[in-house]
Amino acid sequence: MDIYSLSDNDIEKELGNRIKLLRLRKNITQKALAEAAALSLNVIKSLESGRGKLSTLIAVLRELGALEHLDSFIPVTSISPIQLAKMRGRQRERASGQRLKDKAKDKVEW
Amino acid sequence: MDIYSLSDNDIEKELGNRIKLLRLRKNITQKALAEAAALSLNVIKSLESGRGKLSTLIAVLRELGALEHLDSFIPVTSISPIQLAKMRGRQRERASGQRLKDKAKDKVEW
DNA sequence: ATATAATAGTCCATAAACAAGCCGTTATAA
DNA sequence: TTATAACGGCTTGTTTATGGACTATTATAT
Repeated sequence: MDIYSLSDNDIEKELGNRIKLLRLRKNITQKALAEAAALSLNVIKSLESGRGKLSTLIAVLRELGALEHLDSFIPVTSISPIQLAKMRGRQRERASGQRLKDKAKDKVEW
Repeated sequence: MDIYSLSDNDIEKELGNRIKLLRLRKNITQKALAEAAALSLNVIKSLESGRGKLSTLIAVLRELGALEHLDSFIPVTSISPIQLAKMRGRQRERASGQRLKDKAKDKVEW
């Protein structure tokens, strides 16, 4: 199963389902979870159906004791040797665009 | 480093930073990423500063080719034997609360 | 060194998430 | 089997994210 074959919507739903499973595994009610995370019951319902803010997800994962999963979520990947060569050793702070300066000027002048 | 020692806010910022690093590693501009993900430039800026919706995160990760990490996120772990014993073999659909029925009635009657 | 594109920061209007509450259904403890 | 608490779905008003635009700063290609 390739995750890229799923729609954004399907991924959101699956995410919500897994959070719900996590909660049920701990036998915690939505109401109790909401209170523990200082959120409304509505937000818990929404999150388990796949909608919500990042801050909500984090607060809920903390209460469910599942924050460690966030680490594998967006890992700090190492830089490939090829990339290292392209950048002259230092970390890039901006992406490089294309310089049209002279090309554009030439076009205009002609 | 324990992730639980970080505040929700710090975690959001770290998440945004990692997304930015992911983008720069691919040498993609915020503008190009926004267009590819069918989002506004504003949203990319916000996401990289740690704010935003879940749907935004998913759309961006897709464009950055980082969706696979979601698979390891909140894995569907197997149920522990203890839990299996508590629930009589089947998957719990609701968390169990406390039944106050008779207790409460007694209290009222006295 | 210089020009310019990438980015952070701000604004405004609109859309969506949020908080609080209510109702109908149903899993489940008794 | 039955009573009840958990839950999904809805409504209303508030808060926050989003889209689009503009400005100032600065990394970086030339």
